[in-house]
Amino acid sequence: MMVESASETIRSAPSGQNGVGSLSGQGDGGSGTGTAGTAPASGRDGSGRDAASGADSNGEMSSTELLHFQQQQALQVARQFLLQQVSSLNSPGNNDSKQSASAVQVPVSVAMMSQQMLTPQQMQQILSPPQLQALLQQQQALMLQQLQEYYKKQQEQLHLQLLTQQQAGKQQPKEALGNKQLAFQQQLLQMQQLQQQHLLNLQRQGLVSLQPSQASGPLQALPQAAVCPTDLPQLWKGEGAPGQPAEDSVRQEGLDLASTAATATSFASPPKVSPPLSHHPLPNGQPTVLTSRRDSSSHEETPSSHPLYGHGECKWPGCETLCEDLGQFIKHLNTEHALDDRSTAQCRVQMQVVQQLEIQLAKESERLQAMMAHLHMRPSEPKPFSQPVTISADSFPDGLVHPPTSAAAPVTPLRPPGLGSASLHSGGPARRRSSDKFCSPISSELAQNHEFYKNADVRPPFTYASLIRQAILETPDRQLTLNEIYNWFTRMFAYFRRNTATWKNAVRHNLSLHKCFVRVENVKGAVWTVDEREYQKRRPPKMTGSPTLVKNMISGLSYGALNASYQAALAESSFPLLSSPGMLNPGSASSLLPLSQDDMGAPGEPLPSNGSSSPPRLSPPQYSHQVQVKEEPAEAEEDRRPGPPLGAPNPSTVGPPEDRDLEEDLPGEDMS
DNA sequence: CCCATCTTAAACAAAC
DNA sequence: TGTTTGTTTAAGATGG
Repeated sequence: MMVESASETIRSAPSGQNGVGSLSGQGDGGSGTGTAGTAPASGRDGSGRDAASGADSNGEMSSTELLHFQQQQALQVARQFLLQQVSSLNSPGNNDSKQSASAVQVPVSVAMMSQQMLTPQQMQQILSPPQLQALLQQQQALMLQQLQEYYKKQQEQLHLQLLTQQQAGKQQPKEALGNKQLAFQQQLLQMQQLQQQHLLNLQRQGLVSLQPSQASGPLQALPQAAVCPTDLPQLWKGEGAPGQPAEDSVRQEGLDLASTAATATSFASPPKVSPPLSHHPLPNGQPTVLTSRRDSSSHEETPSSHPLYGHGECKWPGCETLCEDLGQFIKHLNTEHALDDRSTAQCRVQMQVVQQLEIQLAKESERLQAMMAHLHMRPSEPKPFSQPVTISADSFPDGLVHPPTSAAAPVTPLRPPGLGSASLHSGGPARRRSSDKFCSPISSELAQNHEFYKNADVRPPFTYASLIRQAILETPDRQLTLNEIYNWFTRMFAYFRRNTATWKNAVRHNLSLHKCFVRVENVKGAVWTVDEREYQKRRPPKMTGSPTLVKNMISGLSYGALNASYQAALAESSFPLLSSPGMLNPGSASSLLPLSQDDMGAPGEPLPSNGSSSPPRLSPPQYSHQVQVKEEPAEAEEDRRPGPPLGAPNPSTVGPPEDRDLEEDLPGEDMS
């Protein structure tokens, strides 16, 4: 089936780390780097190298440059336009522009975020929040570096162009020249400004230790452009091109989500930014990406072409004039886009676009930082809950994550190109009961990340059984009809908004299969309840070792892959994600998820009473009921339905009442 | 290698 | 009749 390549992705997940494996099982993700995959152990390194080598087709790629790829994607488009414009202004054939272009492989940022090689789900499942966090951090650092370089290059480029321009200017009307120069200078300034800004932001967050070497520039204040992110699309207008709907849509989804989080909306706008990337799994993980980009990119590789010419048409913003060949195009360029007010104005607009993108990049970076800082908790955050989650969760963060982080960091830069959006859906089966077993209490996990799961098309790391149970326990009555369960799934997890037939079947299957789910005839029909005792019964077997598991995973996976996947995940959801087990976010959904006990029962926890056998569950009063239930199998629970305790369970989660809520009315009914 | 757990698929039957 | 709800069986993946 689809698997093949997908499975490879995970490939690296060699033996042990299979937790991840689940992913592979599914076949989804494979980022495809088949080759890389092959290399087991240090897969990453290999891939990293490969990437590098691959990249260098253009020239030598240093690790930093690789990083560029990731990061710069976001800016890539904008930059490209700028370059193109500049070059076009100078003269179509201008080599400088080309050179620079090739030299600076395109970067990205937005894309990076949106892009994914590994399925987010995989990522998520594979990595524990802390791990992800670590990766993120690492990524961030890399990004910074890249950014710096990028800016630098950008500046150089501009200078160069300026010079060229001056020379050329002799032949042109002074005014025009003036405009151009002005524009360039302006651009330059903006660049610097942005750079500075960006660095400051990052530094401010403490994640980065870079020194704003060049940033020191004078400019600082400049108020930013007035262009509203949302305007971008218009500015680009035709530019956006007929892009691929599919991808876009996908991406958009993620973006939208992001927007909810905060700023992000703007992201969605730039039409082509991300789409182009990836999709081409390169064998070595090498960034074909760059090249793959559709039109615009073309020029990079083919010197013969013109940056503003692609796919037989003029790429000048807003112009889609068809040109048979380069010659015709050049003619067109010289006539239609000569140095005049209009062109200059368009150039300015383009600059603004770039600026906006950069701003956006900065914002996103900042957000990322904040997220990382938040998740990392190590710095400041006192973890609220420390104990509960403890063991398993906490343990990894430091131990596991870090190590890899540093080491891997450099190498990984690239993400396996391939998956891009596709990955999202694949979602496969990453079942990974791990979490289940992992001990992380589903409830707390959920509580912490419910927002994430709600919006990100990421498969939750819980088994169907635990999810069903969670759904049921969240209701005051502790009972739900099948349909309500379905609704809960779709409401709580974006992932379950797809492939309904599949997971619904699984839900039904689980309900029937597990003794812990008891069907109770109700007036209105039948409802499902949970027999805690039964449920707990089966938990014991779980495992233990999260730490090891994780460790394996990490070692097994190539960092690059991780990174990529992580990013992917991030991108996709572009918002808050993963939580670190260690900390519970008080605010978050805690209220929603009433129970956690069971989870707590998980292995490690040193809860008061209990051992694994007798689930430790709740210590807190609140739960008492449920837990106690054990006395009587199924029905017991029902009795207790203390209605109020958890009170409004769902509400919080979902603002909108949604269909399913109807059931609230469910009368108590009785069961047994 | 064996066993247990999970996930998917799918066939069926009964109820709506 | 078509859909939903439940049950079962089977197979494959994972992991201990």
